[in-house]
Amino acid sequence: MTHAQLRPPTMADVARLAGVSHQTVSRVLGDHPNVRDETRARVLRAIEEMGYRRNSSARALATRRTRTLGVVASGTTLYGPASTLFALEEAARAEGYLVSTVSLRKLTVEQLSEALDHLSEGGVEGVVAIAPQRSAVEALAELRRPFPVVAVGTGSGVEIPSVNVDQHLGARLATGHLLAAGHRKVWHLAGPEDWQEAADRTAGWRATLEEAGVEPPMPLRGDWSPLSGYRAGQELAGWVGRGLTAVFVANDQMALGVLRALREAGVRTPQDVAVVGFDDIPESEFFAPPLTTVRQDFSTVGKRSIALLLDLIEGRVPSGSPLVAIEPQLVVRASTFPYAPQPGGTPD
Amino acid sequence: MTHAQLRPPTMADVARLAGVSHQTVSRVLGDHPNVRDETRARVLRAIEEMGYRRNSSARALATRRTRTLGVVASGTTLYGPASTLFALEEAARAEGYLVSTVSLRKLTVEQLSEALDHLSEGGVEGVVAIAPQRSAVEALAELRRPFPVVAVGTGSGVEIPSVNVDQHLGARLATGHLLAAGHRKVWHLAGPEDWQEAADRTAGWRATLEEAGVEPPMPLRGDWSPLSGYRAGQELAGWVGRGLTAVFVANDQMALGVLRALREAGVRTPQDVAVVGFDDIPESEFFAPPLTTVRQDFSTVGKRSIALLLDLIEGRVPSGSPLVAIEPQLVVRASTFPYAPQPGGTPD
DNA sequence: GAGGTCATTGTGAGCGCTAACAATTCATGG
DNA sequence: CCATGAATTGTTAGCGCTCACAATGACCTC
Repeated sequence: MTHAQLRPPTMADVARLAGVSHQTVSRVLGDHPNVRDETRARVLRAIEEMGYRRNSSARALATRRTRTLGVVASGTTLYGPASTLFALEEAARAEGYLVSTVSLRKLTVEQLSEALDHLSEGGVEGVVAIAPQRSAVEALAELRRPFPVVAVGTGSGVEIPSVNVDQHLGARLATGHLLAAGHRKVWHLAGPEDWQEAADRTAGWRATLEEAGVEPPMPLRGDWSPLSGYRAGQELAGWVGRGLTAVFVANDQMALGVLRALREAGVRTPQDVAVVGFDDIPESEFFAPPLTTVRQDFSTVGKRSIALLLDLIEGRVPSGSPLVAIEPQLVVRASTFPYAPQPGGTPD
Repeated sequence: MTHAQLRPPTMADVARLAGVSHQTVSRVLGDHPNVRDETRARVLRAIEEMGYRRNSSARALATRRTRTLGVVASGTTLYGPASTLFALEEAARAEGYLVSTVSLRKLTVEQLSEALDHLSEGGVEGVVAIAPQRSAVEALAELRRPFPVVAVGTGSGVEIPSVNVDQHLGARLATGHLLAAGHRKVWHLAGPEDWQEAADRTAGWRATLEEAGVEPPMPLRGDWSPLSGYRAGQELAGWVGRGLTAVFVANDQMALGVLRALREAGVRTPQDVAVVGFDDIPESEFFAPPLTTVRQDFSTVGKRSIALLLDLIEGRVPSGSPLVAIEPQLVVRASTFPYAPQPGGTPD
C-alpha cells in the first residue's frame, strides 16, 4: 500500500487512477466481455495498487442480491448436525454464497422465530433449517417469513420442502441385519418422542419385525445422550436370559452407554447381546466392541439442500423431486458378530 | 399479509401509510427517544400491516457497518472446533452480530487466503480464525487483510491477537495427576507436530516430568484420530512390563484408540496402565473404562474472542490482557483409578 | 408579547455500487 | 470516403437507508 487512507478506496478512486469511468471498473470486476485488454490491465493494476475491495453492501443494494444464506440449527456440537452444517457451508460456498449460522441450544418456537428474525436482519436470501423436532417444523411452517426455507431431517409429511436421509430404510437395514444373523427378536432403544428421525427409525424397526411375524417388544426411550443409553442399558441387562439377544439403538452415543451398562452387568457383546447403533460417528469403530451402525451421507444432504434452496430463491422449478430422500448404509462391525475386523478397513 | 407485492415495502411506503416522513420511521426503528408515543404507535402499526423489514444492505451502506463477523475454521465436525464455533456464534449474536462461517477441510495458506477473500466479499467487519496449526497462523499474519483478525488456539508468541486455553497447564494437571498417583514415569502420545496445542501439551508434560527429576521417554505421535491412537496403543502395549504404567494422550479420540489397543493386547486399564486424555468429549465418560481427561471451557473462549475482536473493530483498547489464556480443568474418572464413579456425577 | 428553550418532525444529501441507456471509437464494405 | 454496425466507454439515475441540519410548534421566562 502506497499510503494509508482514512476511508477505504471506492470504485471512483480506482477509476480516477486508471483514467477510466467507474463503470468500466465495475465491468472489469464483473468479468464483462466488452472491455479492451489494455484497459482491463490498467484497471487491474490500479485495483492492486490501491488495495481496492468492492463494497458488498453497495453492491447488494444495487443488485438486490446479498448472496448470503442462513442456517438455523441446534445441537451443533453433535456429530450429525455438525456434519450437516459443514456440508451445507461447503456446498453454498461452491455456489458463491456466504453462509450465516445461528446455533440454538433448544429448538423452541420462540428461539426459532428469533433466529429467523436475526437472519432476516442480516439480509439472507433463504434459510436451511436443521430442525429434526416435529414441533419446530410445524412452527416453521406457520411463521411469516420473507424468504424461502428448506428443512433438513424433518421427515416427510411436512408442508415445507425438505431433504432427508431415509431413516425408515436405515432402521430396516439395522433390524434386518440382526434378524438375518439369527436373532429371534430385536429390542429397541428409541430417541426422543418429538424427533421425526427417532419416530422414523422406530417405525422402520417395527415394520421389519412385523413383516417377519415377530411381535415388537415395548421400545425404551432415551434422549440421544450416552447417559440415557447407560440407564436404558441397565434396564436391558435385566432382560438378558429372558429372550433379549439383540438391540437396535437409535444412535451411536446412546449405544455407547448401552455397551457400558451391559459390560458392567457382566453381559458380553456380541456373544450374549448384539448391538446396532445409528450415525457412524468417528468413535464408533473404536468402541468396546466396535459398533455396527448405519451411516448417513451428510455431504449429499448438504448439496441437495443447497440446490433445492437456490432453486426456490431463483424461482426455478426444483430440479429434483420435491421431497429428497437419501439412502443410508449399513456398516457391520464386531458388536453384532463374534469377530473384530481390522480398524481402518471399514468400507467407505 | 393484506396483499402480495412485487417489491418488498420500503421505509417510504411505511411512512406514507403512517402519514409521517421516512426519517420518523427510521427513528422508531432505531429506538430514538424523541418520538411521540402516538406517532410511534402509528408507525409500528403501519410496519406490522405492511410486513415491513428494514433492508440490511441499504442500512449497511449508509452506516458503513455490516454487523457481520466471519469465522474461519477447520475440522468443524470434531468436538473442540464445533464447540468453539458454537460459543463464538452465541457470543456474537448476544452483541447483535451475525456470524458467517467458512469451514475448511485443510488449513493450507491458499485455502485460508481464499476463505478470507470470501468473507471479505461478504463484508465482514472482522474475523476469528480457529487456526491451531502453526503454519496457518504464520500465513495469517502475512496476509493483507482489510479487517482485524483474532486467532483462537494458536498459543502465545504469535503476532496476532489470540485467545487460548492454557494447554501447558492442562498437560501439567494431567501428568501431575499420574505422578501423584504413584506412577514413576508417564509416557506420552502427542498430537500432530504442526499444531501449537499439541506442542504446548507435550511441553507441559515434559516440564512436569523434568521437575520431578524424571527423564521423559520419547513421545509417540498421532494425528488426533482414534485410528492413530489405536496404532500407537499397539506399540505402547509392547512396553508394558518394561516400566510403562501410565500414558498421557493428547486428546480423547486418540485415547479411545489406545484403550482399545491395550484391551486387545490383554492389558488392563487402569490396573496395568493408567490413561489420561484431553478435551472431555461427551463420550469420554462412557469409554471402557471411563476416561480421566482435561476439560476446556469453550464457552469462555468464545466470549473472550468476540469481546477482543469487537474491541479491535471499534478501535477500543482491548479490555483484557492482549493475550488471553483460559484455565482448563482436570476431570478424574476410572481410567486412572481402580474404581468407577457413577455416571452423571461428573463435576461441572 | 418578544425571545428563548426544548421536543418533535421534516428535508436534502449522500453511502458506493449496478443497470440502462447514450456516446464515442473503430473496423468494414460498397 | 462515408454509411453501417459492432465494440468499447461514459453518463445518469436510482437501490433504501442514515446523518446532519432545518423547520415547526409548544411551552416557558421576564
